[in-house]
Amino acid sequence: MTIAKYLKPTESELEILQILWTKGTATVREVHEELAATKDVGYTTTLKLMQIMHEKGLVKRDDSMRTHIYQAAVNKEKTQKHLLGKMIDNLFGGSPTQLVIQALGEHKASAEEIEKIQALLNQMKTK
Amino acid sequence: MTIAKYLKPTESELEILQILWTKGTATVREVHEELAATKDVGYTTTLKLMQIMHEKGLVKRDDSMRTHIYQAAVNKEKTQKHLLGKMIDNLFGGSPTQLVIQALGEHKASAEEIEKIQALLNQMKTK
DNA sequence: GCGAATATACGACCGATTTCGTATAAACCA
DNA sequence: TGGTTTATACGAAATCGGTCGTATATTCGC
Repeated sequence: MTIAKYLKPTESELEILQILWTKGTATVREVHEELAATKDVGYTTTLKLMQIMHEKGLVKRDDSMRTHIYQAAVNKEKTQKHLLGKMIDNLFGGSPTQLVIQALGEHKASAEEIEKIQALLNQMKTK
Repeated sequence: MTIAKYLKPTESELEILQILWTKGTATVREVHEELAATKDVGYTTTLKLMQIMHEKGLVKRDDSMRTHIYQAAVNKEKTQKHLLGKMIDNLFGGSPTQLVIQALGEHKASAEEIEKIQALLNQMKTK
């Protein structure tokens, strides 16, 4: 099993990872309740998903107590980067610039955020 | 079946859509040959995929001749925008800027492309 | 004309993902 | 203490994406 596999969670796994990234640690029930707030899903489904994620190495858990405590085992930024790379390949013909242009064009950014991006671009140009 | 469904093509479907977006129209064989240049895949696999895409409404076809002529039935920019929006929500906490920063930081862009993005940013600021 | 090449149609399979029912054990509490 | 609640484990079914084999029809070239 390759590293890339760990960085390619499924949609459902990604939902759970986001919760774990935000909360730090959480029980199955906590994760489930957050999921159940926006979608109709059974408790054992969430449990099974998290067990599979554990097998895959996507999450770590402390099972020294009856109620296991989970946390993400994959890095958020690395996962973002990986999925972003895939999207660039699959949807933007391999051009990150095209993606950036679409993202900026279609979704609002504040003046402050624009400044931040411009600073980054200037930094890139000087190298 | 909802519109949103049409805008969520699978990876393989996206590969085919990209070819169709570029070529405008194409036969199964043309699409297949472009795919086969980079991956090992059988002709009937490509055919089946395109037939399924036709059922789903992702592509249109002219089947008045023996060799059918295909073209994309979904808009490129709309599809990009839709999937990008989902990724921003799901993976970047709703911040397009975060996505842009990740994309720029992790994937190389040429000086020329950087200029293009900067021009776009300047344009956004003046509004 | 006839065999080879090329086209679509269609069904089946495989692996992965997702869903959930059920079994079982532990903890809680009236 | 005994019933209810809450936890994990596990297996099985349903679905989906991707792959290909095979059947069949059409067209091409000698």
